[in-house]
Amino acid sequence: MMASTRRIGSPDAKNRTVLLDAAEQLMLEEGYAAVSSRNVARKAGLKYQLVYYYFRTMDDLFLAVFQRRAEEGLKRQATILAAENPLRALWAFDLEAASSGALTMEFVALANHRKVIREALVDYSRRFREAEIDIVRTVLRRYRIDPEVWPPEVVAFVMAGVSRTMALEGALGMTTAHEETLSFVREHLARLGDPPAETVVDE
Amino acid sequence: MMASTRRIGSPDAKNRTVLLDAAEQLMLEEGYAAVSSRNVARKAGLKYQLVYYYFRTMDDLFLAVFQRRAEEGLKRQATILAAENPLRALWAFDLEAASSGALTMEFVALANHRKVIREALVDYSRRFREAEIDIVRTVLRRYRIDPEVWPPEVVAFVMAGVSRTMALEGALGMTTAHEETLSFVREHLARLGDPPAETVVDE
DNA sequence: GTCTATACTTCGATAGAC
DNA sequence: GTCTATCGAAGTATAGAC
Repeated sequence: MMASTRRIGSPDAKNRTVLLDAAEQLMLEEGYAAVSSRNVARKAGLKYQLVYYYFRTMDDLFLAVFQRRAEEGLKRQATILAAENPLRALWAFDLEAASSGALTMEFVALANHRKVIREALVDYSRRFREAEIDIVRTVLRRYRIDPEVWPPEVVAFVMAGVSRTMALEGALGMTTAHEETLSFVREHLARLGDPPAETVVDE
Repeated sequence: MMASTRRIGSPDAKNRTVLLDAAEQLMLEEGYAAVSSRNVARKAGLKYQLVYYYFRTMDDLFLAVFQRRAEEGLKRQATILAAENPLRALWAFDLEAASSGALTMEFVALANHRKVIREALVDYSRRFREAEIDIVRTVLRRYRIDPEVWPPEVVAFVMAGVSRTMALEGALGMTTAHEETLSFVREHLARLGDPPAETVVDE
């Protein structure tokens, strides 16, 4: 497949960002199916042909929206270990990240039938999960918790699953058992308290 | 808004079921956006106008697909308490139900911008969760586990969140930390063993 | 970088004959 | 219950002038 010879707009152009913002907002408000070149452009106050000028195809537009968010997420995740109470920070981050995950859900649905999106999503999810496991591993070590009893992979997975499900349901207005689960986590995090003064810095 | 006077096909008609099946399969394979009257009919080997004859609108078609699955799910869920080891049965059921949850994800995405779908989804989710909590409550009682320590709401929510997330990710080909989490659950369920002979039948 | 013009496809929905 | 015929709206994408 030969690369198209069509012209393409600069990645730094202001209107490119305006289109990205419009696409993301539209996706959040009305779902991915509403993200057409015409709708995006209307929301951005631009002509719809500009979408093709800056992104060439709709797939590329979706991909660009995704990548922007993904990069930001990984970057923020990387700062967590520096927090005073990293376990609580991680939980808070998961909850928050998951709720911008109404957007993630749209990408999941998109991924079901757009190959390029699926690949990007899986790649990102893997990296995100791996990093999360590393964080949990480090934190559990600080708390002197036996990793044989509480494998970091399991803890990280459960945290991700619980927070994501909560955000997903919450966005729809379904909150049964949410309050109880939130209290439970809050209470148990409190019981753990702050980690004992840094004892393991061997890496 | 006056009800349309258009004719509508019988709920028992064979072709109605054929269309429902086609719609469901299409949704699973290519996402909800691929579910157009023309695509559905093509898959069913029928003319696309029949979709409108049997369902009047695409919303009604989506709703019918959803309701059919929902009813079946609730019915199967209701049989769980009768299992030999209900906790394990519940976990197995959750895992399995969640993996037809690639479909659920499509409905979630749909729900984002179709009001009638959202209402149906939320209603169903609530009933499903309530029933699941009841099951967990009964089972924990049999195991003589203190509900103050392990609130049934929390246990039910975490089970749902973990199983659903696993199915969702698995469907996309993302499996990081899945094996570890599955073993963990399996092992801990085994450690609990079979519930002590029925001691609480007071309801 | 933005515009007009254009080509082609697919969509949801309806009317009315058979 | 199924068909043909038809509507208008909206979609992706491209070519080429300004």
